[in-house]
Order: sequence, then structure tokens, then C-alpha cells
Amino acid sequence: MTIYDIAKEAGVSISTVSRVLNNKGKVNPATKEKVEEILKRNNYKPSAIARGMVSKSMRTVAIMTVDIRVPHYARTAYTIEREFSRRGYEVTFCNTGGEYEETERYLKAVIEKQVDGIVLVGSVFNKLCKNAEIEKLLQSIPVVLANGTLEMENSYSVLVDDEYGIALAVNHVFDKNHRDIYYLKDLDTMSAEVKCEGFLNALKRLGIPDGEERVVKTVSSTEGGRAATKQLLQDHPEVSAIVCGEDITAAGVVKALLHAGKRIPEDVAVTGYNNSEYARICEPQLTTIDNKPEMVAMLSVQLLTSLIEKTETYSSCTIQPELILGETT
Amino acid sequence: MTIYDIAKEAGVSISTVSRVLNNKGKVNPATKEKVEEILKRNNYKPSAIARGMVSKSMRTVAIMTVDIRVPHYARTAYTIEREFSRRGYEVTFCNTGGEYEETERYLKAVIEKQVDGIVLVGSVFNKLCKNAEIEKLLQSIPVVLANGTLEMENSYSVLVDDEYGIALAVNHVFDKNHRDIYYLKDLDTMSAEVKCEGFLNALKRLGIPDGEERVVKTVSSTEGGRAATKQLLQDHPEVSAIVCGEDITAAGVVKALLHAGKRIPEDVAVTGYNNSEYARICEPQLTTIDNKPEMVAMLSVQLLTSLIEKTETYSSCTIQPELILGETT
DNA sequence: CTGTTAGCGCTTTCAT
DNA sequence: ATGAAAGCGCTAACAG
Repeated sequence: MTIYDIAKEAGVSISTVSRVLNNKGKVNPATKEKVEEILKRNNYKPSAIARGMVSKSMRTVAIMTVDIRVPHYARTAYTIEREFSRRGYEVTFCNTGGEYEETERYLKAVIEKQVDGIVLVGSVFNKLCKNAEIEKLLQSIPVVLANGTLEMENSYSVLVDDEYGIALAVNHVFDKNHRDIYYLKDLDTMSAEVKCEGFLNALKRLGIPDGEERVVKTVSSTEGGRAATKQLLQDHPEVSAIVCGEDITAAGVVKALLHAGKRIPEDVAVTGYNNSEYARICEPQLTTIDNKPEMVAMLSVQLLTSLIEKTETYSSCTIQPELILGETT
Repeated sequence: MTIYDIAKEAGVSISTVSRVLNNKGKVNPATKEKVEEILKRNNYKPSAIARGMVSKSMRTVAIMTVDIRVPHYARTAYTIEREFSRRGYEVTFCNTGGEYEETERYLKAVIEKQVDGIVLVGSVFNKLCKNAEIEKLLQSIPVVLANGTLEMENSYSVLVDDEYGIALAVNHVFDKNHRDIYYLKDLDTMSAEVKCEGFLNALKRLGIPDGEERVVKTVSSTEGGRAATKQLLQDHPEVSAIVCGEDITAAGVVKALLHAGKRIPEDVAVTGYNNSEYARICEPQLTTIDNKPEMVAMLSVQLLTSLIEKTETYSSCTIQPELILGETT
């Protein structure tokens, strides 16, 4: 069923059908009514592809994340999708795995499909976008980075002040009279680096020396948290607070502490990061940092929309995390 | 940069360019090489929209879930996306919220965009697709339902035998000598109904009477599990096993039991469902049922692909869940 | 082996 | 208020 079929059946030209379809230009109310009736009766749906051919847009945007199964990305991507859907865009999801080749492959694919814009979710893209090939690809299209900064023309970002976020956690356990504070660095992204910086700087401000020796590297998982904690209890039995880069890691820390017979938070305090469901499931419930993925998502959509539609002025922005009290501090 | 620009620069016709682009038909190696060089130099990308105009396909499929933030859906959708990406398709995600209007809106949108197929994830779509309007929309395009059954022509499904899954849990706690077994029904989908049936039938087979009175309704969340357990301990202090419809609910059950001073599993055994990260974070770690979302996803993709490409014969299939032992039984 | 031509379904001037 | 015609970028006959 094409616009030609409708035109023929209505005894008018395709231009007229197009006019009633788009409510554009003058058209006699009588003919309009007739055409509309025929449209409905035939259950006609205009071809978005043919429209895209003319308008050079399919009203589609792409979201790229490392892995949508990570709850923090899922929350961000969910909100981005809902917001764009509200605005009449469809959303293509890409799970790049954080790898360079895959990122490039996905980028090429969505650019060939002429998506209107791209949201990169997560600070991994910070590193990835340093690559010349990827940078070239990104330059041809509006891009927003959610939680990271892009050093490129025509691209903007919504940043989360993770340095401040970790400082909130450190200051909080300090206020609770914990002095032997350790940090579990469980990721390798730029955001993770910033968090680590936040930890070191916070300690410095509080007058606690030898910050570097208080950073323990592990992987972001329950098992990562558990293993690091076992080691920590062995090497530094005096530990009184463990600040983590992710809730999931903190959950492992809590398990290990309980198994070691420690009381939380009396013997050792723990903080997570992300204010995720993991924090709430944890027993005792984690004190954590809310880095506000929904807000990041909303602002990213706003930014990308104005970039695409060239409507308003726009600029990058930064979001402040917030401390969420649980039972582990 | 269009195919015309390339043709002009190479001094050939657009057909020749098209031929080298698609590796189709005979073309002189020399001209081929020249064209390819020009293609590369200009960083030419064919317009997928124009191609779609001819082929009537954008090589895109849509995934519809209630909410991608639910880990089980995220796992399923992730695998579906990766598999389709491998096969050269892009994937559009839709978060319908399980609502009728939104589902219809999304369906119309993706059908206008002429997606090649749709994967409906979750048994909620079972009910939704009973609607005449939605059914009509779905009939115009290849559809697969992941975890549910569709009573429609030209549509197939990958089903999970949730009745069997819950029976595994019930039989297992029975084997561990628990007799006062209760079930927390925490959702309202068809899959949840099937699980509940599974519970009732399993009890019957084991000779435990009054199954209906052992079903407690609540909502699928930590809080839902916690509240239901408090009530249960009050009404039936003799309870010795709680089988849950979701891991997240079971996590709440565990919390409530611990707070009530119960030992797990000595006093009360608990089982979850989904084999999710929640089960592993839970302390003690949950015994749970693996309903194999990755396998469901793979089979759904296979099914939809053959439907789209009309290559093989195809048929719906059913997957058997598996018991995963934890520390709560 | 290569070029010409006719669409694909729609929007958008430009006439009338 | 309506229609004719051009064109979006590409593929696929068909003709050389």
C-alpha cells in the first residue's frame, strides 16, 4: 500500500495525499476527509525509509555502552531510550564490549544508516575516542558522551564529578571516626582513575599520609571484592574502612568481612558506589554514592536533541553525586 | 559523497561503482582497483537508507521488553543484540513498560520503519498480543516471542518450562526434609501463573495438601519479599521453606528471616529464580533456578533469522531450567 | 565488461 | 486548492 494506491483510490494526486498525511499546505476539507477515510480503511502506513530518503533522517539515534547488562548502564540507557521515544525517535543499542574494533564496527554501521546522533555511555569511550579513526567517524555526526569528556569539536558531554563522589564517601567514614581507610580500585576506565584521585586527594585534605599504599587494585565483581578483602585483612588487620568503586565490589567486601567475623560497621565500615539495587540487597544495606544516571541520561538527551535540531544553545555540564546512607557506615 | 560523485571522479558509470561496492557481476580488475582507491580516499559510505529503499529492508530488528533495567531482560536483550549484530543487523530497543498503549505505539513506529522482524521478550506479551489491534500489527511482520507462546499464524516462540523450574525447587527443598513449604507469587505475567501452577502440582505429587493456602502474593522486590516473609512468620511460624518466583524477592526473604533470628537453611530454606547476580550477592548465596536467558536469546535469534531470510524450516521450542545450588537450602 | 534506464515511495517546488 | 514533475541515492535489469 503506497501513496500512489491511496491517490488512485481517492481520485486525487499523490501531492494531495502527501498534504493530508503531513497536515501541510492548503487542502479542501472535503477531499481531506475523503482521503483520510481511505487512509484509515486501508490501514496505510507511510514508509519511513522513503521519507528518510528525502529528509536524510530516519529519526533514529544510537546508544553505545560497553554492556547493557551492567545495571548502571541499563539505567542510563533506559532513560535515554524513553526520553528519545517520547520525542519521536527510535533508539539503536550497541554493546561494544569496550573494544576498539567493535566500537569502530558499530560506529560505521550506524553512520551508514544515517542515525541522527549518538550517545556514548560510560567513560571508556574517553580512551576509545582518542583513536584517529574513531574520531574521524564521530566528527561526521552529533555526539554526546554521558559520563566522560570528549576533546573534540562539535561534541559535548555530561560529566559526573566522581572525584567529589568518592570524597563524600571518604569524608563520611572519617566523620564516623574511621582512620584506617582503604580504597578498592576495581575498574580501569577514566572514571575509575578520577575516583582514585578523589580518594587520594580526600585523604590528603584529611591529613592521612601514604594514600597510594591505601589503594588496592581488584576487579569489579563480588568475587573481586571478596578476594581483595581477604588479602587486606591479612596484610593490614587494622583496616577500619573500605571505600569501593562499585556497589558490586562492596557487596563482596561485606561478605568477606562477615565471614571473617567482623562486625559492620563497628569493626569495619564499607561504602559502595552507584546506589544500585545491589546496595539495597546487601545485608547490611550498603552506604553508597548516588551518581544519578537518570539525570545524566536526561541531560544527555537534551543536549543531543538540541545538537540534532540545532534549536538552542548548548554546553557540557557536570553533575554532583550524593551520599546515600545505608547500614554499613 | 554519493555514488554519482565517485562515478564521476573515476570516469565510470554508477553501475560500475555499485558493482565494486557489492562485489557483484564482472568488473575489470584495473577499473575495480581504481574505483576502490577513490572510494577509500573519499571515505565513501553508501547510504543504507537509499539501499533500504530498493531492498525494502534496513537490516534492523526490534526488541521489545517491559523494562531493560530488569536484569533478566537485560541478559536476554544483550545476547539477542550481539547475535544480530554478528549477522549484520542493527537492533532497536523498546521499553514498553508492559502497557498496551505503549506497545502499540512502539509497534507502529518500528513497522513504519520496516524493521525486518521483532523479538518480544517476556511472557507479558502473551496477554498484550491477545488484543486485536496489536495482533493485526504483528501479523504484518516476522515475530518471535522469547519466553511465552503466541497463538498466532506466522509467529513462533521459545518457551521456558517454568512449571518444571519451580518443581525443581520444590522437590529439592522436599528432599532436604522441608515439609512446610510456601510459595511467594510475586508477578502477574503468564510465566508467573505457570510457576504457581508448577508449585501446586509439585506439592500435589509430593502428597502435600492445601497447596492454594501455601501461595502468598506479593510484589517482586526486596521489600516485597521482606514484607511477605514477616507476615508469613506471623501467620505460619512453622514455615520451613520459602520458594520464590524471583531472586530479588528471595533476597528480601533472606533479609527478613535473618532479622527474625532464623538460621538459613537450618530453620528455613529459601530458593530464588533466575540465577541472577542477586542470587550471588545474597548472603547466604541463594539456591536458585537457571532459566537460561542466553539460550532463549540464541534460539530466538535463530528462529527470527530463519523467519526473515526464509532459509530453513523452523518451529517453536522449549527450554528446561536447571537447579543451581546455593547456601540457602 | 560497462553504461543506460527505470524504478523504490515519498517530499517539495512550481505551475495552474 | 490541486497536479505534474523533479529528485533523494541506490540496485537491477537490459542493452551494448
